[in-house]
Amino acid sequence: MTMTDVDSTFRALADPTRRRIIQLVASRSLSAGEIASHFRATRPAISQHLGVLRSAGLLSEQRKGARRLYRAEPKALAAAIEHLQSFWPGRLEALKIEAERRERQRRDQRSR
Amino acid sequence: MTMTDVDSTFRALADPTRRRIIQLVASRSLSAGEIASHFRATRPAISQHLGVLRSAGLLSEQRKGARRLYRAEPKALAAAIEHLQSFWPGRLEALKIEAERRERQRRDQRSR
DNA sequence: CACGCTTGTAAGCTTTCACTTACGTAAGCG
DNA sequence: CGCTTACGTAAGTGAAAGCTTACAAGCGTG
Repeated sequence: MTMTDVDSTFRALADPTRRRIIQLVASRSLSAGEIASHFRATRPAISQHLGVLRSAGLLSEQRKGARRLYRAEPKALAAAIEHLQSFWPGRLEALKIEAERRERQRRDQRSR
Repeated sequence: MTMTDVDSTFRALADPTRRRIIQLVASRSLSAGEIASHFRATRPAISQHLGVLRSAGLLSEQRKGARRLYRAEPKALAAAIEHLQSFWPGRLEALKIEAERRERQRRDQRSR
């Protein structure tokens, strides 16, 4: 069975630890050790997660001396999002907009 | 270990067969047997997939006599999308809009 | 160059996943 | 009421995932 990009992406996103890793390095790049320090799991375990995320294109790696800095790659995630949105052409957009409207409404009501 | 909604949703989306099932019943509801006929796997296998999708909230079930009609539940998927988008506040939206712009540009160029 | 960091990789183990066959159950029909 | 149709569920199996400990490799510094 072949292994498409979409497939590896969704498989990578299936693990909660990996999703948290993406969040960690979304706005700033961190070294493997710094990332690992945020979790209970051992460092090798995190290193394997980093490998999965990287080969799925969700993380970019930049070597800086002895360490490797990881940073999230938004394009891969955007691709996954678009893939999900393509399931219902148009309808999901509408749902999201409505949800935002409700959110705004609730917020306004609270701050009144 | 607890099992959050987000977790079950992403785990359900990890399987390619399940993603295809969602696409199948996105715009129309189908019976379990009709869904199964689209796949090589045996009917019980598909039935199990339907169970996973349903307990993740991605599918709704409506009993119609002896059969059960399944239909995709956009709200659950929209929640997953929003969760992904929350990783990079704002930035993913920008990426998507730019991708659409490029797409439009490419299409216009082709039809010239 | 030897030693200390920082990190990935190998090997092995346990759990989970997706699948199959066999069976149970409920609804329609003659 | 038997019988077929349309399903889900149980039990078992092979593969894959995720974790751990042990080890190897690269870089920087004294």
